[in-house]
Amino acid sequence: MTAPLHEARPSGPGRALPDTQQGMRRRNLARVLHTVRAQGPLSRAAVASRIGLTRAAVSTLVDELIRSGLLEELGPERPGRVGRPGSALAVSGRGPAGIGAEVGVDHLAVCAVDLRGTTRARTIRQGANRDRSPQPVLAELTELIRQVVAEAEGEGLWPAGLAVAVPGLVARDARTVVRAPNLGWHDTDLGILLPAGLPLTVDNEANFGALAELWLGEDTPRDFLHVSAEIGIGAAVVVDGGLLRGTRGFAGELGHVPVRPDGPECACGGRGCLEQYAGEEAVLRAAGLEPDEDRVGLLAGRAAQGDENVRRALRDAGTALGVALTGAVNLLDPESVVLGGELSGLAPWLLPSLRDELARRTAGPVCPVSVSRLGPEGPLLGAAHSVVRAVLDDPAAVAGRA
Amino acid sequence: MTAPLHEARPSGPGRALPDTQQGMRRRNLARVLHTVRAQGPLSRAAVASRIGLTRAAVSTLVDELIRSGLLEELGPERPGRVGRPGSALAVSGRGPAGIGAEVGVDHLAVCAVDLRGTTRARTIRQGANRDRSPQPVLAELTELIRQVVAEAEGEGLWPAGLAVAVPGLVARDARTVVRAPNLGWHDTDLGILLPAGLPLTVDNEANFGALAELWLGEDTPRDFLHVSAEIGIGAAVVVDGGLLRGTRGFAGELGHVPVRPDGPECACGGRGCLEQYAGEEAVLRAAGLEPDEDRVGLLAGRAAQGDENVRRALRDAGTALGVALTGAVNLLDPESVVLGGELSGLAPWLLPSLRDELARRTAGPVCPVSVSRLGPEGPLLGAAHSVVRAVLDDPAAVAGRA
DNA sequence: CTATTTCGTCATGCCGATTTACAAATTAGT
DNA sequence: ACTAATTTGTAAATCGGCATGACGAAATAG
Repeated sequence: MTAPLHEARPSGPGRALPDTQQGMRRRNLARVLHTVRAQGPLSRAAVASRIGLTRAAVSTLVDELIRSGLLEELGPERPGRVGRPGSALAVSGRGPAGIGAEVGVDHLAVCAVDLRGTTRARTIRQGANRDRSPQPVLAELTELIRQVVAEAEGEGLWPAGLAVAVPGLVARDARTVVRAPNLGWHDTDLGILLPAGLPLTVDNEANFGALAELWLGEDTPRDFLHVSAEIGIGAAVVVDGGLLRGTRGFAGELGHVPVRPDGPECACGGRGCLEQYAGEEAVLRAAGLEPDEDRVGLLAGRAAQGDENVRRALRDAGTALGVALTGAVNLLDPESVVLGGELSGLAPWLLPSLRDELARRTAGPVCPVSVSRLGPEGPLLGAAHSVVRAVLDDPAAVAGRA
Repeated sequence: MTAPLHEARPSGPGRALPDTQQGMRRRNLARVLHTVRAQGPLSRAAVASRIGLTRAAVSTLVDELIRSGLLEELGPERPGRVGRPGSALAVSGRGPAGIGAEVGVDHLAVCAVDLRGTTRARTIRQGANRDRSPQPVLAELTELIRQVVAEAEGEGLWPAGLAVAVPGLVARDARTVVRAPNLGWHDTDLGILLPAGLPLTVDNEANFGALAELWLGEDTPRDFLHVSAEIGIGAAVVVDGGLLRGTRGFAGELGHVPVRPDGPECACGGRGCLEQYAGEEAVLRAAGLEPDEDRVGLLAGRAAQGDENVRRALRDAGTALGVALTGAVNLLDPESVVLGGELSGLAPWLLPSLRDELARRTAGPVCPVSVSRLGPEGPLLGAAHSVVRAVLDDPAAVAGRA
């Protein structure tokens, strides 16, 4: 006999769909598809018992999903128990594909992921994009996209959407790059420079990295903090399986959390921001190195060779990260903190001091800090999977488009 | 042609209800009730056009809500336009009531709020509860609750639930007080010490204060940060109209965000936590005052008299709050920050330095900081209204209990 | 006084899930 | 082997809930 808690609860699968009978049907289609995808091959009866509908209802839902090419019938299950064996269902490997693309500072990458989560096609092209204007870069990217789409179509897939990860701030319209300092882009509408005909989503690299961790990491909780560093230091806040974006879409600016209120001045106007201690430029300066092309690789290499200046610089950066994360953890009480993106390569030298600092400042159980297995692959995979998730969340929306 | 964003989106009205026809009905009952409550007296036709159902459907929903005693027919509207005038509907003033209770350090309070949001009964009893054991305090509270319930029943209301605000950490079961340092309570299950027969929710004072601000404040956004100070400094994070609670339910511990990493030691194990600069004890010490009973009143009084020591202490506290809030704002990008609870009395002396610090450290538009109109009333009202909200969110659940 | 507009309600139909029944395919038991 | 029991998938009937269309009621406009 307990009244409900009023709490932030993002709707996972099944977003805001109208509360009518059609909406109900669409949500139930999504529930069936999600269940089959997540829990391996299942019979109709197994799905029914899991989502709380009757076998008859699930039967019609499954029929519709099969007709749409989203589910496949694998044939009769090998009978182990009494009773008639069920007919195994699995998500189709020849249905819609999510196309993910990444515009990096010195590479372009595109991949195609099917409903099962398998990467079915991919291309990477190295080459510095810093300070190239958007048009030629996006023309090159468009060409790569065409290649990957063609390859995917050769395997019987059809593209359901395109998601592009960029290293910069993206407006809430999910098309316009407001500011990407590493590329020198600002206020660029990617919608008019990329192949039309595909639903387009553009988002920050760090956000897609966090989503990849959420969807593909093993044992990743539904509430965590994902930290990644490009030139700036970004944190994505994941609450109950969804990204917290903030009113202006600028949530997660960990780089400008004050670490030492009287520290050196920062471009943001503040003093002693985390970026002054753990940003790439600051770490390179502290280590006595020149910025060059592959900055992270350089640091990791020197640290591995035992360069004490570099190691000290990274230790100090870890400590500063620890201070900033103490604040974030106290505020958000996440289940864990994950270091992703380029940071994962530096983790061996950052983690000890970071964990020390966090533990010292925490009463009670310490929030665990781990390193993403995905590494620099995260954003690209997150982008492609975001398209796949959109299909899983509302199968009826794409059913007609095969 | 834009794919959906993956974002944290808590479900406001209409919690997780099964995706069946009954669930749909229950959500639509809630939508009708919410609409009538929020938009004043409305005809059936007006409700129908607002929520996108037909007049016929709304008619049956309204009938059910009237039979349950949640809506009332006020009679024909005064005709101003052409056409037959509608029959005005309003939420009932003789239906269910939310009972809110507050256990303060030196007072107990109980109130009853009806569906319209009007406070229909209230009692306050002064008296120090610090270091009294839970049993006698809760026995006293139970007596006050009986009084208020009796008074409410005299006005034709019936109690739909009880929500209790306590100054301390509450477990996620919403019954057990884990730790309330100001009261000296720990691991106390309020469920067995309060009147049975009423659905019970226990929560932190600061959380209820934030919900009150969300529901009762004028122009309060759906994404904001609510800061309140008792002995500790708590912040409630409101995301899209719901509380962010954290995995362990400990989110919002603003008091232990590091402000100066090398500052004085704190009980939490860290150094230079915000509490060391802006906590009540710290401010009293900095002002050269002795802790006594009405600590906030003392500070406010001295500051109003022009005591320069007190004013300086409060200015410095505001600056420290500004540093900590800069971090929080960078991380969460809220639409605004609201100072509530006891802090509102000290706002005149805290705000200038707080705003200065926040503005100095922010590039671009500064997050606005305001003061709650509700003041120390917030938690009690929030508690009572949380029960009312639960009824509005699922009228069918209480329909049978009249 | 009539035409028009809007409101509330009723009869009907459609859609979607449940209920009930049944054939099919397997295991368990004699 | 043969029967009983169990489980699966589907078809037919039923129920719950909203939409549609038509109607009387109550107001304004001319």
